[in-house]
Amino acid sequence: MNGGKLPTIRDVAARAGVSVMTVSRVANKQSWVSPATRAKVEKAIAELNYAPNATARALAGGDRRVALLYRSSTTSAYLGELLLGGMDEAARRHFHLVVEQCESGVPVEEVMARIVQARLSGVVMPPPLCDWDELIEALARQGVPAVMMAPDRVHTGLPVVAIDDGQAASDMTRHLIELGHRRIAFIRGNPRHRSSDRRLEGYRRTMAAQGLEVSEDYIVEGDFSYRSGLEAAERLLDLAVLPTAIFACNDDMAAAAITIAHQRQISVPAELSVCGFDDTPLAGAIWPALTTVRQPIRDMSRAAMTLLAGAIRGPGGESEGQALARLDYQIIRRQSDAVPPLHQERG
Amino acid sequence: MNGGKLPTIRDVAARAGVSVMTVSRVANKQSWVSPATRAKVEKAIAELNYAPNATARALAGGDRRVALLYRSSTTSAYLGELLLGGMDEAARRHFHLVVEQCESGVPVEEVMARIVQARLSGVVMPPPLCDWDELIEALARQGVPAVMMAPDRVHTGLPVVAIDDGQAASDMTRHLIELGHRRIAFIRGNPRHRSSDRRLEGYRRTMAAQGLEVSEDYIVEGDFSYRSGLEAAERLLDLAVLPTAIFACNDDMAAAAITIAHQRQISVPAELSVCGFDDTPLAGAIWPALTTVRQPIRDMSRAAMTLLAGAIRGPGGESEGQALARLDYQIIRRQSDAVPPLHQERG
DNA sequence: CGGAGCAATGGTAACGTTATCAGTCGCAGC
DNA sequence: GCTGCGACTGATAACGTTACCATTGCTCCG
Repeated sequence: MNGGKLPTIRDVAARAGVSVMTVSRVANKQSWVSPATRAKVEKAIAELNYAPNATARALAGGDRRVALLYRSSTTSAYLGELLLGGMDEAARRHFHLVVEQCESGVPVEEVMARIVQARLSGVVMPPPLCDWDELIEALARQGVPAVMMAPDRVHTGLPVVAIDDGQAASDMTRHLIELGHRRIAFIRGNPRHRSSDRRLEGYRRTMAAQGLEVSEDYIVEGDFSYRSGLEAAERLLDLAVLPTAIFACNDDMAAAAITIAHQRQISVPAELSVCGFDDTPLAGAIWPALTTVRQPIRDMSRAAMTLLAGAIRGPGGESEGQALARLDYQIIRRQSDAVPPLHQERG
Repeated sequence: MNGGKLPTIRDVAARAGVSVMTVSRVANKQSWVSPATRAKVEKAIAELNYAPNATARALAGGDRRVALLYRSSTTSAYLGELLLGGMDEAARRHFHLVVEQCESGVPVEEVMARIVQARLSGVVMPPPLCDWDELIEALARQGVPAVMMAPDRVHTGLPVVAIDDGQAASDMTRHLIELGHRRIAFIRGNPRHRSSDRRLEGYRRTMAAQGLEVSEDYIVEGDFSYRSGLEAAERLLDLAVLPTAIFACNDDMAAAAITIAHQRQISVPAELSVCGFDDTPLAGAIWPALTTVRQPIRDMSRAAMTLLAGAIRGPGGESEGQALARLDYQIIRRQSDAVPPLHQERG
C-alpha cells in the first residue's frame, strides 16, 4: 500500500475521493453524510482494511481514559474478572482502560495527584475502595466521575452497580428452609462491610417470615477470612444443639466450616448443609462442592463501565436521580446442601 | 495555571526558559543536557507538577503497544496475576499494555488482522496460546515480536520465560522420598501439554536415581481437570498395594485426590501424602492445605515484558542466542504431606 | 589562524485523528 | 432573480509529544 505502513485516514480519503473529515464522519457514524458518499467511503475502508488509530483519536478527541482502581488486597481472580468485563465494554466505547493500584496507606492527595496526572476521565471503584470516604469526597471535589461497585453504603449522587445482597441471602435462606432445615446458623462477615449486615438482615427477615426463631448462639462473627471461618464453625459445632445448616457470608468461611465438619466426622451434606456466598473458584474445587450465591462480577464491571460512560458525558445531567444498576445474582446449587437428617415434616 | 488545564511540555519550557526539546530530553533522561539546564528544567517540572501526556508520547514516538493474549479458558486468577505483573513493568517501559482475547476457533488470519490493526509492537503469549503453532508462524512472518510463557516446547529463536518443570517435579519427588516415602504415585496432566511430560520425567528420573522402582500402575493419566483427578485417584486407591503418596501434576487433581481419600476414610496426610503443582488459590483453601510448587506467575509476566522489550528494540539483534528467562519456582509446604505410615528405615 | 569536531540547544515538521468554521450546492419563498 | 436555509463537504488548526536536522559556541589540531 503506502510502504508497509498501515493505511491512515488520508489514504482512505484519497481512495474514496473525499476529504478526511468525511471519512472521519463515516467512521464515527456521525451526522449527515449522503448515502452515496457513505457507501464510497465504506468501500474504500474495506478495501484498504483501514482501522482508526486509537492513539491519535485519543489525542485529538476527548482523551477518554478510565481507570479500574484496585487495592493490592484484591484477589487476582476478582481483578481478572473485573478486567474481563471492563475491557470489552471499554473498547466498545472507545475508552482506554488502565489499571491503577491504590493503597489505603497513602494519603488521599497523593492518589488524587496520580489520578489527575494520568488524565483519567473517570474511575471504577470496586470494593473495598468504594467505601473509602475521603477518596470519594476528593474525587467529587475534583469533578472526576466515579462508579461504585457493590459498596457497603449508597453514596448519594454516585452511580452504583450492585446485586441485592439482602434478597440473595433471603433466597438462600428460603432455599434451606424449603429443604426442611429449621436450625440454620449464620456466619457473619467483617462487621465493617455493610454487605455483611445486609446478608444477615436478609437471613433474619426470612427466618422470621417463616416463623422460625433464631437463637443468637446461631449467629457468629467472622471477618470473611478462612481462618475466622474455622473459629466460627468450631463455636457452632460446639453448641449443645447442633444446627443442621450453616450459611456463611462468603465461600472461604463456608469452606472452613466444611473443613471443621470433616475433622469432627460430621458428614456434609448428609448431616450438615453448608452454603456460601460469592462463588469463588474455590466453591467448585472443594469437596463437596459448595452451594453458593454467584455475583456476576464480569457483568457488574461491564455495567460499571456503562454507567461511567453516562457520568462522563453528562456530568450531573441526564437522569437527575441516582444511577443504579442492580444485577441479577444466581444461586448455584452444588453438593453441599441437602435435606436435613431426621427430617420432621413441617407443621 | 493555564486555565484549569494540565501543564504541557510547552508550559514547562516557558517557565524554565528553554525549548521544548530540552524539556523532552530531560523528561526522558536522554543524551546531553548540561547539569545546570537539567536542574532548571527539573525545578520547573516539579513546580508545575508536570507529567508527560502518554497519549501524545505514543502518537509522536514509536507507539509502543503490547498485548497480553489470552484464551477464554484462562482462569481469571491466572489472568489477574499476569496482568498484575505485566502492567507495572509495561508502565515502567512506557508501554501500553492491552489485553486481547484470542480463541483457537477463529482462523489465524483473523487473529493476525486484529493484531496488525491494533498496531501491536509485540505480544505476550501465556499457555496454552504459546503452543498454537500456526499463530506463532504467522507472527514470525509478519515480524511481530512475541514472548512465550511456559510453553510446552521451546520454539527456536523465540524468547521464552519459564520455570524448570522437570527440576521442580524432581525436587518435590526428592522431598517425598526424604520424608520416607517409597511408593509414590503420579497423576499426569493432559498429554498434549509437554510441561506434563517434563514433570513426569523429573519424577521418573528422581525415583530412578534413588533406586526406587516405579510400577506403571502408579502412573495414571489425567487432563488437569478436577474430574479427571477424581478418576485417577480412584484408580490409584483401588490398587492392591496402596501408594503412600500421590504427586499430582496440578492442584486441581491433587485436591480431587484428597477428596477421594476423604470419601474412603483415608486420612491425609497421616495415611496418604498428596502434593500438587501450581499453587492456585485452591491450594491454601482446602483441608488439609496443599503442599505444592509455586510458579511465580507475576514475576514471569514481568520477565516476559522485559524480554519483549528487548525483542522489540533489537529485532534479531542483541544476543544471537535464545533469549530465555528461567525463574525460580518454590516448593510451598503446607499440611498435605507427612512421614508415611509404618515408616521403614532406609536400607 | 582556519576549520574540523563535538557538546549543548533550538526550530520545525511529523504522528493520525477530530473540531471548528467556512464554504458549496440546490431549492423554496418573496 | 435574489435571499436564505438546510443538507452536505472540505480546509485547516489544534492535540502534546518526539525525530530530525540546523545552529550555536567552543576546543583542539595542524
